[in-house]
Amino acid sequence: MNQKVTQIKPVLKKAKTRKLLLDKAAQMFSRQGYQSTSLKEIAAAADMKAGSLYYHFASKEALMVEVLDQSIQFISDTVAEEIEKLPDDYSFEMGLRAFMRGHLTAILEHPDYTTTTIRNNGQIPKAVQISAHKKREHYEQQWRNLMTQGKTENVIREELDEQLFRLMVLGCLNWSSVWYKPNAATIDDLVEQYADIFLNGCR
Amino acid sequence: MNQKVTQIKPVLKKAKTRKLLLDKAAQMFSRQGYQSTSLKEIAAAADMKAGSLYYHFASKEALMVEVLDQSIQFISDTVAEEIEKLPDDYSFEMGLRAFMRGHLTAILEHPDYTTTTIRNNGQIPKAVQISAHKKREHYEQQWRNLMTQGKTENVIREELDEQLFRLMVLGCLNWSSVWYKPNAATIDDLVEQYADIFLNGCR
DNA sequence: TACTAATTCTAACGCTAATTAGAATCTAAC
DNA sequence: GTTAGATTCTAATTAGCGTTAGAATTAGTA
Repeated sequence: MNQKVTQIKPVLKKAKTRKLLLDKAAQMFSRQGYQSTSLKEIAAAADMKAGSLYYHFASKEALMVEVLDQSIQFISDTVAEEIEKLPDDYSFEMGLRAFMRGHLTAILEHPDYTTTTIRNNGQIPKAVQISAHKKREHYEQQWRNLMTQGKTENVIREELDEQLFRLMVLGCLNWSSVWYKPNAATIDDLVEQYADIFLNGCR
Repeated sequence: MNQKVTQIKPVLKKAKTRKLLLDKAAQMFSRQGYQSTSLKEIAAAADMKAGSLYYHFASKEALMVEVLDQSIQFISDTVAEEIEKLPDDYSFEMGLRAFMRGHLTAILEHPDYTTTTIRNNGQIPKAVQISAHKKREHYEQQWRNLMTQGKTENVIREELDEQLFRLMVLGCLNWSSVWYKPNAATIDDLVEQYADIFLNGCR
C-alpha cells in the first residue's frame, strides 16, 4: 500500500528521451548538416552530456539512420492519409492534388525531419545513403503509378514525358521548403495554385 | 642571350594554380559538403599538401566564399548571354525560355560550382551566407522583373501570384540538379517541356 | 533503510582537422 | 653560378570530434 506511484512508466520515459534526442538531432541535422552537428550539441539541446547519448543510440550514424527513416515514413504516411480521404475510383486530377497536399504538408509542417533528407545527400556514409534510398523507392513508385494513370486518362498529353512531369512536380514541392515561411500562404493555397498551373498553365 | 625562355608568365601561373584549387574545392564541396571536405583532400586533388593552400587562400572559409561567388556569377552570366540573343523588345514568353535555358545550362553543365550553393545552405559560417545572399539578390531581381512583365502582358493570368510562379519555376530548375544525368535528355529538351507545361499545363 | 536496475556523467582515448612558422625547393634574371 | 623572390613542403600546435569504460547518480521496489 505504501507504494510510491510511478509517475511515468519507465519504458515510456525511455521512449520519450529517445524521441527528444531524435527530434533535436533532426532539427540540427536539417539546419547545419550531418557533419557540422556534433553529438555534444545534440546532447546539450536535450540537457545531457555527449557520452549519455550512447545509452540510447549506438552511434552518430545510427541516429542519422533513424532520422532519415522517420522522415520518409512521415511523408509517406501523410500522403496515404490524403489518399484515403478520396473515393476508391479517384481521378488523376484528384490524386495529384492529394499527393501534392500530403507531400507539402509533411515537408512544410515538419521541416526538421524532411529537409534533413534533402540537405544531406552527399555527406552521410554510403551505407546510410543506400538504406535511405531503398525506403524512398516504394514511395516514389506510388508517384510513378499516379503518372501512369494521368497518361491513360489522357490528362497528361500524348507528347509529354510523364516521368519528367513527375520530377517537375516533386522539384517544385521539395524546393518549397527552401523559401517557405509560415503565415505567408497556407499549404492549401499553395496546392491550389501549383495544381492549377501544372494542369492548365499560367495563361 | 643565354637567357632561358619564360614558359609561363609567373602571374599567370599563380592564377592558374588558384583556379585549379578553386575547381577542386568546388567539386568536393558540391559532392561532400563544406564540413565533410578537408583541406588535405582539396590539396591532394591538386597535387599539393594542405599547408600550401595558405599561400593562395587565407582560410578554408575564404575558399568557400570564392566558390559561392563564382557560382552565382556563372549562373548570372549564362542567363545574360541567353538574353542578349533576343531582340530588344522580347516577349515574356521568349524571356522565360531564355532565363530557363541560361539557368539550367549553368546548373547542369557546371554542377560543381552551382550545386555547392544549393547543398551548403546551412553549414557555412553566417558571414559567408549573407555575403552570398547579397550576390544572389541582383539576379533574383531580374527574375522578378520578368514576372512583372508576364503580368502586364497578361500571359500570367490575373488570379495567379506571379512571385509564387517564379518560385515554382526556379524550384523546378534547381531541383533538376538532383536527378539530372547527362545523356538522358538534352537541356534544350528540358527547357521545351518545362516551358510548355508552365505556359499551357499538362493537358 | 537497503537493494537493484536504469540512466547519466566524468574522464580519458585515438584521431583528424585547420592553421602556422620556418625550412626547403624551385624559378627567373643577372 | 649566384642571388632574390616565389612557391611548396615539413612538422608542430591547438582544438574538437566520436567513442568508450567505469564511476556516480537517480528512481523504483521491497
